[in-house]
Amino acid sequence: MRKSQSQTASKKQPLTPNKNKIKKPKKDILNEEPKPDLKNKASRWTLPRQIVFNFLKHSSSHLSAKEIYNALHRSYPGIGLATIYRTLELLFQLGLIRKISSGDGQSRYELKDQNLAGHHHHLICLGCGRIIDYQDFAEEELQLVKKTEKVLAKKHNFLIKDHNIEFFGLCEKCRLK
Amino acid sequence: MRKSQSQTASKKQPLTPNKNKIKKPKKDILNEEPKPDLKNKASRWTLPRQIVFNFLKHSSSHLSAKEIYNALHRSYPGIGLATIYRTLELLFQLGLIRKISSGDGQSRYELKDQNLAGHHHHLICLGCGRIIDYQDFAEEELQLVKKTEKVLAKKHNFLIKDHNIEFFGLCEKCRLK
DNA sequence: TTCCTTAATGATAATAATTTTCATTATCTA
DNA sequence: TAGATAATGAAAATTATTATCATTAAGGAA
Repeated sequence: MRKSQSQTASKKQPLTPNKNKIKKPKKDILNEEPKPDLKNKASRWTLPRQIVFNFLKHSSSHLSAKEIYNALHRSYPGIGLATIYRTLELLFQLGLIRKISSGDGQSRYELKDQNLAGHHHHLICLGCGRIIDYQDFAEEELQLVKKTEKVLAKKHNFLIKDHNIEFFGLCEKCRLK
Repeated sequence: MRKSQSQTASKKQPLTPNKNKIKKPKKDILNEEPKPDLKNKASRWTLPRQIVFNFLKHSSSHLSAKEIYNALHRSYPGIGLATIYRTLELLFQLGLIRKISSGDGQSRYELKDQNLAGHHHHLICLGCGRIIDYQDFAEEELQLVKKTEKVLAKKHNFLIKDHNIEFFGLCEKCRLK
């Protein structure tokens, strides 16, 4: 929730032009992969968006914006950090990724699971911030979640989109400190 | 995780002295209430700490540091924002309060429930950030949580301290936008 | 009680994640 | 292919949180 008052609306000096245009990769990534339904959150599915989305699909979980930026920067120096943030926000709005906060001051992102097989939640160490995925009791969880969702949706007139479960504690290393 | 390099270690100018000393309230709050066990996270249970803790005990949930600061500032102008943050961190370390992130860029805090009766979780609106407490299916949740905790603790050698469940969606107002 | 040691505090500066701004570029449609 | 405009990159702005440091207060000793 960072707002601005635009107190410097008067200055209109030209900015440094974009030096690093994004080079199109050999493979036509943009048209090779299926494009997600943008609903009306955006009007164009662009190369940077596809690249970020693709990266999330093929990398391990819980990445911060900065980490994604750094990882992509080698192959795509033309993609700016702001675009990473904007793309993550879009993917989040579209319900394609999940935003998690491990306790350090930054948000982390991961692809949403498409099926029960991949469905997981997190075990978070309060000492070092390590995040461990777990998948235990998924069926029982699903039962309880469905039931709860139904009640909450009706009682509070909510349209429920997702849920999250997490456990906090100390990992082996941090217990001994 | 904001670190500093202390690149200005050379300057040793005196700062403005504390103008607003904290006035002791009429009632001896500090000795009236039971003091929490500080474990070894701190060595003194002070008046500002008691005031913040007391405030959390008697106010509605999900408050940010700034909100707590503003609310207390009327009665206790001597308490600085930094102390609010430090106290919240201490209370969190002691396991007395819970830290939640509603999606806007700030952390929010609430007293931990002492008993099953007060045990609740959150329904969070992705549109406006509103947080609604719910208490449904607490017993079934407890069963599942206990079972999961046991498995996770053993499997990952974790000391589990707490858990969190949350549902995300759109509230009535935000659905219609 | 008064003194002494040192943890805690308030004010402020510093840090860093995220947003905003704006000229430029890329995408899409006609 | 041209025109309209959404998206982007770079940099500046914003803001939550943390660090710094002189001062104050808590708690024990005398």
